[in-house]
Amino acid sequence: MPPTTRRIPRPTAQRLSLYSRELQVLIGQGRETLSSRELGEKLGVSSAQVRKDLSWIGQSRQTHEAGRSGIGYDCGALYESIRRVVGTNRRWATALVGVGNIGRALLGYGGFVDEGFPIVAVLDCDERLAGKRIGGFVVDPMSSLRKVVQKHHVTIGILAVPRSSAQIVAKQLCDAGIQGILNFAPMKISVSEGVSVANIDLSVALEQLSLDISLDSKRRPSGEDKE
Amino acid sequence: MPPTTRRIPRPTAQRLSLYSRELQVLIGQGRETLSSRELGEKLGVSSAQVRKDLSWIGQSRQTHEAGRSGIGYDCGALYESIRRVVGTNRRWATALVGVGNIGRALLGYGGFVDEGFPIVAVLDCDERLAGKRIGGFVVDPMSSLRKVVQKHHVTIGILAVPRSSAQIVAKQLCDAGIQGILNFAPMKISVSEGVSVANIDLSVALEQLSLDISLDSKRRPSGEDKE
DNA sequence: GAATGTGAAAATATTCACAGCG
DNA sequence: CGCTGTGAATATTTTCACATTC
Repeated sequence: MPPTTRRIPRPTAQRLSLYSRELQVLIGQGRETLSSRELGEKLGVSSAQVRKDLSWIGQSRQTHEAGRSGIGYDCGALYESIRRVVGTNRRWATALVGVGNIGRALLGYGGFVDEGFPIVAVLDCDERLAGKRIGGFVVDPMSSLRKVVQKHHVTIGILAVPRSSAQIVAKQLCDAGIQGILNFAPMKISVSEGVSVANIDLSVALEQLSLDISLDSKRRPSGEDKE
Repeated sequence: MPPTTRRIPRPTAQRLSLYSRELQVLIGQGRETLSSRELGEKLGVSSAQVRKDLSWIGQSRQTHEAGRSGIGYDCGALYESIRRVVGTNRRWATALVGVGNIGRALLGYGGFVDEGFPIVAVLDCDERLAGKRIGGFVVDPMSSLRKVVQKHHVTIGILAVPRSSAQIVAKQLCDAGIQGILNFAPMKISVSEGVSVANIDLSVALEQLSLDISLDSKRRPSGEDKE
């Protein structure tokens, strides 16, 4: 492996999030140490995969504070190491755009705050909603986006608008200086250089199920198969 | 390539969903044919990737009904071919479990029906909600799950309950004979053999952004880089 | 003995590049 | 020509297996 180069692979990054969440739960239960085997079992990942993934954070691990042969990982130290790498040790202010069904659900959800991604402002394209109170927030008009982003140091925009306005709003978010977009609209959005996008795509997920089920039933007209 | 063997790769399957959605839009606009290059551009995928992906549905393509050299693909024929493979040419009845914030948003969303995944029943673990009317549905108690699944031929369960009850409900869904679960709970759920799971995981998506942004800013203390 | 960390091997996925069709 | 379909070449990701540490 090149000494310090290469970026963390996408699949690894996703699993790091899962590890971090699992560790949070275990730490809450008072757990002190944990082996790669056990962590992997809880998440359906091989122990080798867990260790390989964790080797990516090794660079930033000061010394051997986390993994110890024969014992496993120190939950607290590992948790902190992962958070430092993933960036969840700091706070990411988010702005929600769109107070339709999804938007409102996200406002009620609350999990965002706990995870370090507090929603600090809510906006909507419909000017008539401006000033209205929804889920504890006063809705701002899109015209004040730039101001809001600067004032609250918003780094992430949550795009919860219909497909028809998604690309326009995405552009506005980029222009306002946002650095990442969580996109709930069922389409690919184009963004400025340097802006990251993560998609939450219900139909892709549902169709994944559709395909898996179709293949499964095709593969087993009656009994079971595989190991 | 082995004549007819091997399963459709996960990444390919996901992209097939995207292609299918894009085609639906284009067909709605009256578009007749489409090249792999153009389809790819719209989705941020290389043309070679598109063609390779489509080669997976070739097996089930009767003749050369879709792609034609020099012309491109016939939108309608390709759309239908993909749907046949992904399984979206048939209807998948779903049952929603959990009428909290997410559950309610999904009920209001409506997109499910259009996509061929109608919600036909709504349940909740809280017995006090049974009989209540929410979003046009009368909430059923979990005790009637099996009956509901059989009566409406439900194949997919939508798991929109808190982490604390997710695994229990997942088991109940499996026992009731469901074939797939769309899991919104922030954890891995274990299911019976033959049951498929697709996860919608907000915190993984957010943390992806967190990591991408961290790396981006680390990589460019000021100016821009890359092509 | 139990577990990590990691090169080397295997499996998967993407890109290249070109023959061949319309 | 423009564009598909696809083997061959690359690149990426996962798994193996084992030396090493506690």
